[in-house]
Amino acid sequence: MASPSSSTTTFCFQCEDSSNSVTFRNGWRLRSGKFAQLCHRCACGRVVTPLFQKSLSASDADLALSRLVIPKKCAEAYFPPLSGPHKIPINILDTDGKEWNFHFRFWPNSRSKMYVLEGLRDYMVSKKWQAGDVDAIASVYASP
DNA sequence: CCCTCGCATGGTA
DNA sequence: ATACCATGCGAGG
Repeated sequence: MASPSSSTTTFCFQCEDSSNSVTFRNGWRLRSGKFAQLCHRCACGRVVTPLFQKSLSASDADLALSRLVIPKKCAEAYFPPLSGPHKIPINILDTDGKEWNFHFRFWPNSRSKMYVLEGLRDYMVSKKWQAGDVDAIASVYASP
């Protein structure tokens, strides 16, 4: 998992209002055994907790695939609802507060769905993803 | 060919 | 049993 940064810009999941650059005390806080971080986008004062983290499978770490399987419960709880099996653009924050643009979709599965983030190539290279690593998605919000 | 896409399958919890 | 998800695998480009 990425190490906490002390000079990041972070947005919380609910804050859609743009570029109100309010300076909070910077830095990470430990809460419920997981890293959390103050929202820096607006004055809401919310604490952003990583939405999920997972141990990367060999497939998750495969550069040729460059996509990440999202645990279903997390996908349905925190990601935008999907009206069909089409990918939608989505922004996510990594645990350093850096923003990335991916695509979110599901695959129809036998009587269910599998959720994936696609287009992770640059991210995977940047994070040096390896199978067995644990990485976390800090926040996610739909593109405007 | 070889790669990507879109699911299907099957191991595992 | 039943659901989830890691990966297999065929079709299409």
